[in-house]
Amino acid sequence: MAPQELLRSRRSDYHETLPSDQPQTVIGEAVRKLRMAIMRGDLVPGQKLVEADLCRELAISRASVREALRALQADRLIELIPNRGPFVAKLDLRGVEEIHEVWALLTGKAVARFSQIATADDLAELDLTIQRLKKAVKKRAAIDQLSATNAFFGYILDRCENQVLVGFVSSLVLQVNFLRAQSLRQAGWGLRCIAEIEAIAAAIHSRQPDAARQATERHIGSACTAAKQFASDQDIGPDANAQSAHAAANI
Amino acid sequence: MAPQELLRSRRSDYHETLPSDQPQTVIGEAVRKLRMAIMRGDLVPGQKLVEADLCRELAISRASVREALRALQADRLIELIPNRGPFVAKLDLRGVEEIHEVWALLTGKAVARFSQIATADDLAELDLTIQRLKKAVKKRAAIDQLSATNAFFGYILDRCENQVLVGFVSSLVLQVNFLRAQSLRQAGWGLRCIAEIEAIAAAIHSRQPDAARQATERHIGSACTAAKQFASDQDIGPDANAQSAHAAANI
DNA sequence: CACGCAAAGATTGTCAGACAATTTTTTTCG
DNA sequence: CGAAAAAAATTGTCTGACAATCTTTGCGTG
Repeated sequence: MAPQELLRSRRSDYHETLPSDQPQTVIGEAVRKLRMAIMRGDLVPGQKLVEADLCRELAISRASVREALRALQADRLIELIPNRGPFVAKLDLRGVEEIHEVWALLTGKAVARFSQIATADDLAELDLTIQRLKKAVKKRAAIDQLSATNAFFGYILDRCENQVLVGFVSSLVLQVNFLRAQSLRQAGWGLRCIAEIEAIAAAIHSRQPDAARQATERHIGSACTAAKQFASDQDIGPDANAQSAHAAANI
Repeated sequence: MAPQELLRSRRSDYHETLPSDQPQTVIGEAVRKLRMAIMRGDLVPGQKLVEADLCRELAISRASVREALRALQADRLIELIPNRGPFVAKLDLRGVEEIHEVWALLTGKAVARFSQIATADDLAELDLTIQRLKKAVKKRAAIDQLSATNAFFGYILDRCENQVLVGFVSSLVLQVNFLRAQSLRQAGWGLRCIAEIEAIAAAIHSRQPDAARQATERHIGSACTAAKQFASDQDIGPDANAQSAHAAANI
């Protein structure tokens, strides 16, 4: 009955996928660990969390756990239901679609703008991330692939001079990363991903903001299709306290 | 030295501007009060908050205050700086622009979609909110004007079937509401606002998604211009611990 | 008299322990 | 077996503490 033997340290952040914040406080660290656990899939969507258990796992006080949970709630990674406690957020098909829709909109905007203001250096830098992506795909390294994709869009977002945009996209990515990690393994997706991203890059290179935007929306659209396959189909009625205490395969 | 004699109850939510959540918990209530205080301007942007004071004002424990602050941080209404405590978020010109830019993008999207799927009833309903707006402007009731504007876009957002969109827009509105409240008083803005919103409505009525989107972006664009006049120009260097302990005019 | 530095005072980060209210689980009984 | 009652968990909040980290105050010196 202890479905949470996770949260190991190994802060080797091999795919610090986007979130990079305040590591100096106990709570910040707890947030980081929990985020990781969720993205990695150690914390199953829909799963109920128990504060006391988290205290033990993270070796921190309940007050700190609760603050961390509040922060996670903000990211919509967990839900805090009054008197019932925290649950790992669950995404149904609709949710996945909604997220991808907004994601596409925002990223599309960023890409369009980037294609107008990118310097030669930017373009070169961008191409490097594509090389990285190709390598990852060839090597069938799912994590690296995710990381490289994020690097590609991350680079674009960073230059686009809008922190709000960056923040929102990061938040969205955080929410679907655990699905992306799964869908990446889908046969043939790596290649398709490369093709789509190269299309985006091509449009950027030729300074066609609108084409770039459309290519981006296409890409995220197919990412959505892929992700939906892994979203909780079994989203049965009331609450369906989904378990699966298989918390084993986690160093 | 007690710049925080605020947070009176008066939950007469006359302009429950958008946030409507869990009122059943002490912390939820605290969040609500603090949000109000910020939007109302009782809590000045840049102001440093002291946990102990908030405890007294809100009559709750420090643990609860801290949880509430975490939640507020998520909305970017306050900043939590490690070891220095919470500060009321401050928006510089750039920040205001960024927010409005994303706001325009998201709302534009929502409006465009709405104009495609709106039923006759929807259109009628929408017109009602415009009537409300006109009345508020005629009456020079700034608060009601804000509220009516929010109702207009709120109606649209609600029908557009994307919770993520709604959530993001709400968050953005929350962040600039205190500026909007000020800029609304600007001479002539009421009329302009009506004109712009009617333009949007017209485009929606004639089912022209793209025109509707553009009208929306225009509207939010001028809202941005208006808001910028009240953003912290005096955004001097390091931290500029802006005070103004004028916490008086608050029932 | 400005300036720097150390002592004193505030304030934050975190923890431990308590307790009533509420939810969940178990036991008991018709 | 299913409903009602009793027992066990769990959450919401509070109080009190204490070390670590700011801030402010006060003082000595060039």
